[in-house]
Amino acid sequence: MPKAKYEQLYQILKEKIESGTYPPQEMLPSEHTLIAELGCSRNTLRRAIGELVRVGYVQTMQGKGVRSIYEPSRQTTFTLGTIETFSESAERNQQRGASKVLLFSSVTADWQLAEKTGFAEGTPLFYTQRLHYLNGRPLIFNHSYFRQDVAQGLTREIAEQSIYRYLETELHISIINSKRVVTVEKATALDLQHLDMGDCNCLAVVSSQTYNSDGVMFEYTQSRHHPNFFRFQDNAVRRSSAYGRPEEK
Amino acid sequence: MPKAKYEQLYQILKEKIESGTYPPQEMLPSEHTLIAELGCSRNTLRRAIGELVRVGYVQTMQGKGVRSIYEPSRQTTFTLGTIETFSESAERNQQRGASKVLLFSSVTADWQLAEKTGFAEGTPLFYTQRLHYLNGRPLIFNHSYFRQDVAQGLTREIAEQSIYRYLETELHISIINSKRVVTVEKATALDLQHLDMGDCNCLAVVSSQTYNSDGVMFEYTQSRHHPNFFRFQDNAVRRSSAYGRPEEK
DNA sequence: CCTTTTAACTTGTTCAAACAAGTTTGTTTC
DNA sequence: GAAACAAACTTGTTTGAACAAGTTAAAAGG
Repeated sequence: MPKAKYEQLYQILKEKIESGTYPPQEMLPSEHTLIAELGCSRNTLRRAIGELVRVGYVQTMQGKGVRSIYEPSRQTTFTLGTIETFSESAERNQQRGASKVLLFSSVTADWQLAEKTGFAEGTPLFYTQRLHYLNGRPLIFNHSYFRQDVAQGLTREIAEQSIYRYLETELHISIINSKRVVTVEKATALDLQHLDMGDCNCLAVVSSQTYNSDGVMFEYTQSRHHPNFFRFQDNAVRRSSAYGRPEEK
Repeated sequence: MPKAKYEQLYQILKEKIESGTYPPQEMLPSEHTLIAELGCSRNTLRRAIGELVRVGYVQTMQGKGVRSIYEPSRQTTFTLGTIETFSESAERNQQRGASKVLLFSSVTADWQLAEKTGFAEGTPLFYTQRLHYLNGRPLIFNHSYFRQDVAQGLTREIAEQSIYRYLETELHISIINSKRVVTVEKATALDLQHLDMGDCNCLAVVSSQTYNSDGVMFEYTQSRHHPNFFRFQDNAVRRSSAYGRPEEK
C-alpha cells in the first residue's frame, strides 16, 4: 500500500520486531548489513529507522548500534502523530464502532465561540454533536464545528455516515495536519447524560484544530472521552543532556 | 548551543516564524531561496523544515510550497516528543518551581508492582514520592521507581535536588528515550490529601518508562497531575488519504 | 476569447559519497 | 599484566546530484 520505499522498509522492520526476529534488548543488524539485506541506500534505511525510533520500537546509540526495545501488547486506543477517524481507529483495534448524531445545525461564531475554537468571529459554521459507541457502550462525545465555506453541502445524513469520507472523496479536500491538545475537564450535565460514567466527574478532552491544503483551519472538534477508556501514547527522545557536558577525563 | 547545523537552521526558522517574519497563512520562501539565504544543502534544510512540520509550525504541500500555520501564545505546560524534567519545564515557562520529597525508600518489585511498572519481579528498586509545586501550588504528585543497580547511591538528599542531574552528571548515565502513556484516573485519598483539587475526583496520569543507553528500563514514574493545570500538546499529520485515491478527472 | 499544451516552478524520494564522532577490539609498548 | 595506542567497527551529519510528482503560469493553438 505505501508507495514510498522508506515506508515499506519501515513496515518490514516493524514486522520483524513484532514477530520476534529482532527480540527485545537485542541489537539489530548494523546499517551496513541491513542495506545489503534490503537493497537500499543508507539514507533510505536511516529514514525508516528514524520512524521506528519515533514510535518507540528501537533506540539508537552512536558508535554502538540499534537496539530493539519493543514490548508487545499494550492495548492501544490512540496512536500519536497521525490523524485517524473514529471508525478507522475502531477498525484497527478490531472492535465494533457505531455513531449517533445527536444534533446538526448551523451557527455563527460569536465572540465566545471564536475564542474557544480559533475561528474568526462571524464565521458561518456547521455544528454537530455525535456520540461514538465501542462495543455497545457510549465512550466519546464529539462536538464538531466545520467552516461552511469549506465543508459545503454537509448534511445530517452525511454526518450519520462519515464526514471525512465526504470531505476527502466528494469535496476533494486534502486534510494536512491537526493540532491537538489533551486536557482534563469537569463533566457537564450533557456529558453525564450521555456517557454513563459512574462516579467519575471528570473526563479526558481532546481538542483538535484541523487544516486543509489551503492552510485554512476548517474544523474544530472537541472529543470528550470516558475517563476509563482513554489512553494516549507517546515516545519521547532526550535531545541532548540538558545539564551541559559532563566533565571530560 | 545545538551543534548540528539542521538544529541551528530549525531554530533560525522557528524564530523567524514566531517573530512574524513569516506570518501565519503566508508561504515561506522556496527551498531554493532558503538554501541560498542560509548557506546549506537541500537535505539539511529539509531536515529542519521536517522538524517544523512535526511541531505544527508549518505545513508542506508538494508542488505548492511551505506555509506557516503558527498561532502564537497558547500557554504550553507540556511539550511533546522530548523528555523534560519538572525543573526544566518550569524554567522554560518562567515560573517558580519547587519540590518536596514525601517519601524515599527501598522496595522489591512484587508481582503486582512488576505488572504495573514493567520491571521484573524481584528487582530491587528505590521508591520515592515527590510533590511538585508551581507558583506555590501543589500540582503534580510523582511516584518514581528507580532500579537500584542503575541508580546506585541515590539518596533522599539527592531526590530533594534533582535526580536526573545526579544520574547524568555523577553516574554518567545517558537517558535515551521514554515511553509515555496519558490516562485519566480516579483520585486516591493520597491525591486528595496533597493536591487540593476542589470538587474534581479525577486527575491526569502520565506513566513513563525511561530507558538508558544500555537498553534497560531503569525508571518508572507515574505523574499524577492536577486536572486544571494539565495540558498535553501534539501535532498530527495525515499520512495518506485513508479512503483511497479520489477518482481522476 | 477560451481551451490545451508546454514549460517552469514547487516539494518528495532515492541514491552515492565523504567526513565526524562514539564504541569496541586488537595490538603495541612499557 | 596493565596502560596506551591504533585500527576497525558503529551511528550521526552534511553535501551533491538526479529523478519523480504535484502546481502554476505562460505560451500556443483553435
